[in-house]
Amino acid sequence: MMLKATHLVPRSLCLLGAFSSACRRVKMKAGCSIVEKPEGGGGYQFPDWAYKTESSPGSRQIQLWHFILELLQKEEFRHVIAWQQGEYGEFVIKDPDEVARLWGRRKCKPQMNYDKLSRALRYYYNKRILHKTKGKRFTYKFNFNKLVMPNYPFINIRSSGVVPQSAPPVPTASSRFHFPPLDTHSPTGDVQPGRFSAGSLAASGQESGNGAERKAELPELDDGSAADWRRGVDLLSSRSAVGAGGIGHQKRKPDIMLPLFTRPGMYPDPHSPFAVSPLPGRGGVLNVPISPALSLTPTIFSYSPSPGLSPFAGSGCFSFNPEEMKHYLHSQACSVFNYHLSPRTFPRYPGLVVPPLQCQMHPEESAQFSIKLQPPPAGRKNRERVESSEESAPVPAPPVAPVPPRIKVEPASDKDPESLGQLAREEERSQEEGPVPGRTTEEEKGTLFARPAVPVWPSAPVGTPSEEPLEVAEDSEDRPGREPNAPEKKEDALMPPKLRLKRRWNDGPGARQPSKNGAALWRGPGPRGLAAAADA
DNA sequence: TACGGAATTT
DNA sequence: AAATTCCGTA
Repeated sequence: MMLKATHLVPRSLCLLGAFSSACRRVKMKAGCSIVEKPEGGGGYQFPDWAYKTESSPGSRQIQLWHFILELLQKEEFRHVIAWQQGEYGEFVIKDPDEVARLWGRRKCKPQMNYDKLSRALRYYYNKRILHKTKGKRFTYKFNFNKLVMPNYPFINIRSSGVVPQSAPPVPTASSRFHFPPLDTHSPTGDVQPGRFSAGSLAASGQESGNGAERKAELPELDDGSAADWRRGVDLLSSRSAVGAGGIGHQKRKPDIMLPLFTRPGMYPDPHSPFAVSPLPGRGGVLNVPISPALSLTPTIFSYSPSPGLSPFAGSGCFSFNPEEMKHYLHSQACSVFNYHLSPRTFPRYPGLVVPPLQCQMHPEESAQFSIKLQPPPAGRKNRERVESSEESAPVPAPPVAPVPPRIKVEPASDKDPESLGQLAREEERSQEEGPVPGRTTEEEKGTLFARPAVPVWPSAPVGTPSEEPLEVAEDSEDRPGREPNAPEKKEDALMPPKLRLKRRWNDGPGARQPSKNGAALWRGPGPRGLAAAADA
């Protein structure tokens, strides 16, 4: 039917009746979902999961990234926040105060401001949901590229939009991921092997089968991001109801396939992560299931926290043929570098070695990118210091935290005063986007976050002749990858350092205190809390 | 402008 | 868990 509602707001939002006034633009739908209709032809739609706010395990309310996506999808907020042209998944907050205001309204936090909102966004860095585009004010980027690219190699994103290339009906292995619902809880550990059910794979048909070899490499996803993903998937499924199981419980919904976004009116913006297939009928091919949150890269092949579960344990469930795996890993590697992810994200695959394929990123390139490892406990202090030399600190891992070498790359140039000034000139009611025509940028950008290099899949089935992955720059060539120093010794880190640390600290209540870094020491515990309390 | 620690709140 | 609130530092 139609949905008239233009904005949907999660009902949760306005649940608080008292605040409802504050939350005005709400309209609710029964279920809560939202969807906006294309207004004026200009509306964009996102997959339902993007709107689903409720049911987030950890937080019952809408999450900021959901909200951001929501705004991004509405043309009426184009002057406030919009997809950055030229960069897939990148968006610019044109009016920080306004965005903050909107967010505050949504959360019924009148005191919200950009400073706070941005803090929340920064928390997403570690979750790999977002990263900051350096050098560009108020510009952030969702990480779905990782997801999309590596997982959907056959998809090419061209300036004109995402085009399902040859859209093989059965995508490659990557597309076979199903993100089974991990249990919502189990913060750590536990990954069920069943995650990638064979059944689903079957759906993909094709080669899945056989493989004697399939090493199921499924790493465990235990990362926070995984959770996000999972959540997204769950949401989707629940919404679509198709799902097999009941809605209520996603617990066992093994078969969630990647969602196909075939809804009409998908976001036309090429830069939108939700680009859709132009082809109505087969739109499904492209579906990038993205949960922006997804840090899939890391997630998929992430460390395995649960010792007990070997990545390969579930061989039965997930099938990858070695080659695919190889490619996959490789692309993961690319993503890691491109996104400054820690190599930790690579699982150790006993038999698998990630060959230095022709990934664009070559050593030199790698040098260029900063591998962002979690900073040592000392916190910011340390971080600065390292930069002097990019060095990869060969620091032997200390017992606790492997002190990963942190390579810092300076933003080559920043540019971009940005369009702030222009924001007003928006225009566009023309829906399809297009405002800001030429923001170019791309190439030049320092590339700190260069476009994600698209992993090269040598044998990629897809034919994609035409395109070039946007990202790839080719680069030079070659120095065989020598990963400088880091083979991986510290790969052992089972979890991101930061998280690890966090845990440690959190472990003991008392622990968190001082000790960590000097700065922290000074901070008295008291005042602030009291104040806050009082305030509240 | 950004980052991120710490304490609190939801 | 996911913010929110403060705030020092860069």
